[in-house]
Amino acid sequence: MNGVDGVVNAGRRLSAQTVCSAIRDDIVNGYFAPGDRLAEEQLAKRYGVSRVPVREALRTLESEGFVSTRKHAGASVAEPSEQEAGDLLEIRALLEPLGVARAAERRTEQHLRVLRGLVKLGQERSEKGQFSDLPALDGWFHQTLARASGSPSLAALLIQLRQKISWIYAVESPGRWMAAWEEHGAITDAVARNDAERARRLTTAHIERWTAAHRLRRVPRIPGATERERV
Amino acid sequence: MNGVDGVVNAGRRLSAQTVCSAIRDDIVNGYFAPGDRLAEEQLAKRYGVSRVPVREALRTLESEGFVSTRKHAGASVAEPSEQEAGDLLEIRALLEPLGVARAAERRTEQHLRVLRGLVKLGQERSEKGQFSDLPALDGWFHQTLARASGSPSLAALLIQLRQKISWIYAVESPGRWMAAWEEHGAITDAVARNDAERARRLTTAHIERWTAAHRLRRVPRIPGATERERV
DNA sequence: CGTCCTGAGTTGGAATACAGTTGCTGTACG
DNA sequence: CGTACAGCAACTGTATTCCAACTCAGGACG
Repeated sequence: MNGVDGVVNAGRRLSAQTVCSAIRDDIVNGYFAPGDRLAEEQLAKRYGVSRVPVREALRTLESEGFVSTRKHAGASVAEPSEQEAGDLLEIRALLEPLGVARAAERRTEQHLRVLRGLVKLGQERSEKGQFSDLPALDGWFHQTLARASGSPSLAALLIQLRQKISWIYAVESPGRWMAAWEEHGAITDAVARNDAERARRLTTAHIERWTAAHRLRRVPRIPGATERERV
Repeated sequence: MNGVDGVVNAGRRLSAQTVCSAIRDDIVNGYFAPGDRLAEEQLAKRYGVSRVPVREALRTLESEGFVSTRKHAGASVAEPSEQEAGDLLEIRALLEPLGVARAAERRTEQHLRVLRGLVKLGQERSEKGQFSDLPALDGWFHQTLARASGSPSLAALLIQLRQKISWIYAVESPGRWMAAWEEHGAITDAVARNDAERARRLTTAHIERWTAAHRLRRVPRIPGATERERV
C-alpha cells in the first residue's frame, strides 16, 4: 500500500459499482491488508473519481462485510476473527448444497453449456499441471452454478461467501485440484439430469473434502500485540 | 405512497444510516410497495436530507436486496419471486440452527439475561392474548440470539433474512404464538446450559413448525399481466 | 400501424463548502 | 519520567450547485 496513484482511470469514466469491485479486488488480493485505513480522498485519487462514488462503494462493501466503519473515523479493511472465518466455512457448507440442488431443478441449457465448458477446461488444465488458471476457473464454475440456482439472493450470498473465503483462506494441496475437477464433472452431470438429491450429496462431499485443504492466510491479530507500522 | 413529506426531520440531523433504516422500515411496513419507484429527490424531501445520504442508503439497500436499480433509471422496491421467497425460508431453516448452536457455545451472561427477559415477557403476553407486541418481541428474541452467536457476519445474515421474510410473509395463526414462546423458552434453556446440539435440534423444529404458519403477503406479479397504475 | 426522433425529467458524478469528530501532538504539570 | 489535557490538523458527513449521460414517454413521420 504505497503512496498515491496506481490503477487510475484506464480510459473511460469509472462508476461507483466499478470502484466497488476495484476496492474489493484490492482487498481480496491483499493490496489493502486487514486493518488498513481506507481514506476516502486517497481512494478517490487511486481510482480517479470523486468522493461521491467512493463513499457509495464503501457503503456497499460495509454491508458485504469487507470493510468496517466508525462514525467520523472512516473505513478500514475488516479483520475477521478466526472464529468468524470458521463460521464462514460452515455457512458455505450448508448453503452450497442447497444452491446446487436448486440449480439441478432450475438450470437452463445455457447454464449447462457453460458448466460443461468450464469442467472440460478445468480437467485439461489440472491434468497438464497448469495450476495457475485453476483458482479462477474454480471461481467461475461455482459462480455459474450459483446463478443457475435461479435465486438472485441465494446466488449473491454464495458468490459473496466464496469471495470472502478465498480472501481469508489459502488452498493448500495442489494435488486436490484434479480430484476437485472430477467432482465438478460429477456434479455437473447430476445437475444436467435434474437429479437434485444426488447433486446435493455430491456437493456436500465436495465441499467437505475441499474445506479440509484450506488454511488461514494469516494469523489473526491478537488485540494486545504490538501494532506494526503502516504507511 | 402519497405525495411528498411525511416523516420529515423529527428534530436532529438524520444520517445516511438512519435514512437507510427508515427506507427499509418503510419498505418492510408496506409504505413503499414492491415495484414502487424510489426517486432520490422525493426520498430526500421525505426524510429531510440531501441526495447524498439518500444515494448511500440506496446502495446499502440494494446490496441487501430490498431495492433494485438500473443505471440512469433509478431505484425501485424489489419484487421477490415466489421461488425466491421460498428459498429464503429454506436458507433460514439451514442457518438459524447453526446460529443458535454457536450461541449456545459462545453466549455471554448478558445475552442470557436479555433472552430470559424476553421469554418471560413473550410468555406473559401470549398467555394474556396481547398479540400486538408479539411480532416485535419475536424479532428481538431472534435478533439477540443471532448476536449471541458471536459471528458478526452470521448474525447480520440472520437478522437480514428475518427482516426480508417478515416483509414477504405474514404469520397466519395467532394460536402458534403460545407454542412459539414455549419453544423459545426451551431454546433459551439449552443455550444457557451450553447444550449446542439440543439447541440446534429445538431450533430446527421451531423453525419448521413456524414456517408452516407462514403465508405470502401478496400474489407475485405475473410478468405478462396488466401493469397497474402507480402514483 | 410501426418506427424514429425529440425533449423533459432523473440519475451519476464532480467540485466546493462547511460543521462536527476524531485522534495525534506537544506542552504543562505532578 | 510519565501523565493528563488543551489545541490543532485531518477527515468524515452532509449540503449545494452544476453538468453530462441516460431513460422514457409521447408525438411526428413514413
